[in-house]
Amino acid sequence: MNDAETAGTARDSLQLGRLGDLVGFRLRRIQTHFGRDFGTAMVGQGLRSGMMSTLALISANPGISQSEAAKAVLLDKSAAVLIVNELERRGFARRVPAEGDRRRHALFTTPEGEAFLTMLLDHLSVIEDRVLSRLTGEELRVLNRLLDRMYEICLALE
Amino acid sequence: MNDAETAGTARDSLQLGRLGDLVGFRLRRIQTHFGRDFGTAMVGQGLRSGMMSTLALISANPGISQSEAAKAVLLDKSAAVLIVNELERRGFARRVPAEGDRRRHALFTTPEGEAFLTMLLDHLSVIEDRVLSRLTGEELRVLNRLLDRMYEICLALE
DNA sequence: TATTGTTATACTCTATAACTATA
DNA sequence: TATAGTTATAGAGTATAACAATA
Repeated sequence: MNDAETAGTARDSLQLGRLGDLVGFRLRRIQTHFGRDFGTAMVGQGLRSGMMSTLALISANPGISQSEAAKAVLLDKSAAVLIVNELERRGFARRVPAEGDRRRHALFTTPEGEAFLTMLLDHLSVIEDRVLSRLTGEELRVLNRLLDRMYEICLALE
Repeated sequence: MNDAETAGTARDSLQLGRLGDLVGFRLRRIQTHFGRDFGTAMVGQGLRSGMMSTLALISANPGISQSEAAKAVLLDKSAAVLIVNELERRGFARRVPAEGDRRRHALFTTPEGEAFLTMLLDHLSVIEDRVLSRLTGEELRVLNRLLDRMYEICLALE
């Protein structure tokens, strides 16, 4: 039990209050945990945030432009420049002049990039599975379906 | 249909590839949408990120210490100092010397803080409801239950 | 006129380290 | 020795604005 009258006394349990009504808060605190685990796991890999998702997006959509990639990972196009610079510098992706539109760069992964991406995704899967393996397969399907629905609704509202 | 052979051509739909297997990615993109909506809605309110959750936590746990609050909202104690400074400067919260431990500050909201918090939470609810109202009540309950389970598992793994 | 990519830049968020006063 | 709070600071992440080349 917690005695709110005793100012500053250490308490055994915290109340979330109205914060607990917000789905956004629930999303954020889980994601913070995932992100920290990933960050500490990737120390020394020189990994920029957004680099992995951009690389994965290029891998799944060969020839995609920077602007398209930026939009898909919810970044500004100027941020995408820095990320693609880094991907190119490390030999994980290439910029190729786009056919038919000389403003565009078509983006492609390299074999090294694919190998790096596989390593990253495997690492992330292990981290996520520490949590997700405690859910049943059916719970996981329901969760993913609900999250996808929510994202589609977000897009439709724009 | 998308023709991956035509480098740099605008495409009608994007593939997520292996990125779509990650729950963390799904969480992040929804949360980014929620966060942006909130950010644009709060322009001019001078709202720091973390300020609302800290204020809500103080409201729900009167007399909580800074370190406890920081831990609950997943921030470093040094970050909490800045947030509480701002809350105090704007008259939304007070630091009170804790009874029995002169190192601690017990934190309390002011009536102005409560009013501000109510306004913020109402605003956030409206934003979330634009998305969540498309889910059934049962779906929403399932979602919240799964997210809570996941967070508890995260905590248990630490 | 609008768009792609780029640069420069500034701001926010967060963590680390060192310090103080207390315990 | 350890903890609560503080300060200073540095890094990462992101957005904005202005620009060149092209559409």
